Formats: sequence, C-alpha cells, structure tokens
Amino acid sequence: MDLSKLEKIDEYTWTVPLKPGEKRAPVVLYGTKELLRSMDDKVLEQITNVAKLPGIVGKAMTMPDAHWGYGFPIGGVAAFDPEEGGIISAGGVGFDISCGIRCLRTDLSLRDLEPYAERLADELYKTIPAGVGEEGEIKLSPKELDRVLEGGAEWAVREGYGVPEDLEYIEEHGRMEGAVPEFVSKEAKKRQKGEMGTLGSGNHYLEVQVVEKVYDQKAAEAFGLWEGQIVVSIHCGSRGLGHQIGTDYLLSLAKAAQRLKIDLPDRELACAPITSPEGHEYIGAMNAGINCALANRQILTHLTRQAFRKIIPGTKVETLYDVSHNTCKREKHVIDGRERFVYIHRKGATRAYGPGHPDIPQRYRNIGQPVLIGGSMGTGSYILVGVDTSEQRALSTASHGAGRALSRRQALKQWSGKEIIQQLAARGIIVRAHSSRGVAEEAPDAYKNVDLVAEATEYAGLANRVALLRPKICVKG
DNA sequence: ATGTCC
Repeated sequence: MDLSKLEKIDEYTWTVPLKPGEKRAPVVLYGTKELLRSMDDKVLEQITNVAKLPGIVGKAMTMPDAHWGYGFPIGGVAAFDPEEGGIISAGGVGFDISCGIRCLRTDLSLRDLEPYAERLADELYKTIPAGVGEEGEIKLSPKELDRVLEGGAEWAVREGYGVPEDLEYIEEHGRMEGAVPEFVSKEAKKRQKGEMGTLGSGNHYLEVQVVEKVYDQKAAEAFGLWEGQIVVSIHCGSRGLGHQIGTDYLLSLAKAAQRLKIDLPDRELACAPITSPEGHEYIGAMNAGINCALANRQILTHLTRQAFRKIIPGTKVETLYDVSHNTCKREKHVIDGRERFVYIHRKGATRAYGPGHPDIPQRYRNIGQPVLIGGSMGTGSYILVGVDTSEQRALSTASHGAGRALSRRQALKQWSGKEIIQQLAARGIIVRAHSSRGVAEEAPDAYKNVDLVAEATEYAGLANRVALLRPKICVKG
C-alpha cells in the first residue's frame, strides 16, 4: 500500500484524508507502517468504498491483518444503522459464513504428548473428515438439517456431540438467534447434508499446539492456560452451505440494490437495506449459516476428543472458546454520542469484548473475552484478551489471523507441498494433509508474520496478547 | 473459502 495516501494518527493508527467534495464515513486502518506497506492498494480502495455505503455509522476500519477480498477487504469492519437506511452486504460477511476458530485446552504437557504424537496425528487424520467436498459420517434429512440451522452447537450437544459445558464457551452460547432455515435455498441444504462435522480445505486446519509463552499470567490462569500445555485449535466454517448462501444472496442483494437505485461504488458490494425484504432474508439465512458453522465446530470438537482419548486415554479436552470471524451481528454500541443497535460486519475480524461485558462467560468475565488469532501453517497462533479501549477504537473488534501476503497462485509457483511438509517435519511439526497442492497454497511464507499482527493488535489497543501457541501436529484438507 | 467451471 502506498503510505503517502495515508495520514498517520499514531504508530498503529492511520486514516485517509477526505478529498474535496468526497462524501463518506471516516476510514481508519490499524497496523504498523510495515504491515500497511505490505498490504495491497486494493485494501485501501475497498475500505474507502465501504465507507460510502448507505447508513454507515462510525468509521470504516481495517484490522492489522487486512488483505484484498471480495467487495469488503478481509479484516474489514463496518457498522450500519437500520434507522438511517443502513445496509447489509453478503460481501461484508464473506462466503464462508461464521468461519472461525474453536480452541480446546487439554491437561497434557508437551512431554506427555511426545511419545504419542505420530499415532495421534494418524488418528486425527483418520477421524477428522477433510478436503474439498469431503463428507463425514453424519447424513442429515432436510428436516434434521433445519434443526441444525436453528439450533447450532446446541443441536450438536443434544445429539451427543460434546457436553453442555462446551456451549458456555461459544459465542452466543452456541446458538445464534434469528436463524430462518426457510431463507436458505434447497441447493445450499443439499450441499450440506453430508458435510456436517467436516473440516473443509483451503486455510482450514486442525492443529495440536503447545503453549510456548505466556504474556499475561492473570488472563492465562483465567483461561486455564500454562506454558508447556497442549491445546487444540480448529479453524473451519459453514462449508458448502455458507458458500451457497453467499452465492445465492449476492445475486438477490444485487437485484435489490438495482431496484432501490443504491449507488454502488463497486459491483462486489451488492447490498440492500437491513429493513428491505432481501436484507431481512439474507440476515435470516446468514444466521442459519452461523449455526451451521457452530454445529460443525462442535462436532469436530467431539471427534477430536474421541481421537485423543483413543490414543491417550483419560485426556481432558475442554472448550476454551469459540470465535467466529465472518459475521454481521446486531449489537448495542455508543456511536456519535448515542447508544444504538447497529449491524456490524466483521469480515476476517473477531469480536473482542473487554472486561465486564455480559456476553462473556462468567469464568472470564472480569478478564475479557478470549480472542483467537490463527497463524499460518507451521508458524504460530495467539490467544489474546479483549480490552476496554477496543470498544471506542473498533467497536470491540480485533484481528483474526496472519492474513495472506501472497495469492494462492503465487504460492503454487513458489513451493511444492512435498517440500513444505519436509521442511516442517525437520522442525518437529507433523503434517497430515489430504492435498499436496493445498499445502503449497498454505505455505507459511505465503502469509504475513503473525507475530507482527498480534503485536500490532495489542499496541493498537484492540486486544492484549495472553499466550503464544506453536504447532506440533497439523491436519489439513 | 468453494461439489476450485454442471
């Protein structure tokens, strides 16, 4: 990104000056000079376009891990007020609705794990269905799938995939209100009927990780984390169903925008007023997509427990937290000095409530919401905690991952999957992948440095680092 | 991300 187009507010906060006559909300980009410089100019163009959408309130923002996406940048955040003609956009949520990370803590230390690592890797690879179009053991009738879309992780626990305690540590207690299965197309449901409890492909993964470093002892204690401990991170979303909802509603919202003569700065920003029929339908379908993803990660949690207990009997595997990073949620915030309900698009961005928020599980409430930043394969991941300053700065939002630095195509040109797996093995990381090409696309160096993203997230006042996780086993689609 | 072009 060309930094000369930006105005520096402080080392971690940048804005774009308004051109004469230009009408839009303020744009704020969070991140260091180095991170911003490595971003595509498209990120700036896209977030400036978002700032022009009807009914936007507050600022259009990008997180330190932002990169070029469909319509909205990934790492883009924007809130809209329905009472001011605010819109909802499928491109502002992302195709993989409610893609997110579930983190599980175990009672194992790295030393406990080491003798079993290869066998556990094989067992996880066998147990966790993954890959493009890959189906699992669970086949659902249309009726049963509707129950998934209404019930989310609650449905999964009811069916025996996990324990009620898991639900307490999932956003929305595992079930998103306002899901309307009737607004999800037959096609979307057809694609999902065999895909519940599957990991998918692309940047999705299941990693067994060790807590390498604790930054904040008090928060780590509250989260049940200690140095040397084994944890598991599951990164996946709403699979074929979410993707199909995105495809369906992109068209429907584009038609609505045309009918209502909404002046779109970019065709990819197809949107409709929150209060319009199309907007209303998308919200019902999107919430169903969120429940699909929450149920999916809940089933994968159950499968992970099974694999651990088969190889290392008696292992405790508890849900630390589950965050979504592709959503649009109705939340109460003070904007322009007034409390109001707004619809916040967080695309490749994580909700990050500071201490005391009632939606944080009791156990963590005085500390803040856990924030999970997934790293690229073979590097590291971070657990952070929400802070007070994030509300005013970014409507309680933080980064979600490392963010791509190279496109998939560029990555494929540079590496082969085989060499990446060998390189990681030499560093003690066991990779079990369904696709060698997928591994090349996800090569560690195709991503930004996650350490810099986590550091910038903290210094920008969005969330504080609690623990650094290093991968030991990585299962990929 | 994605039954990576029904």
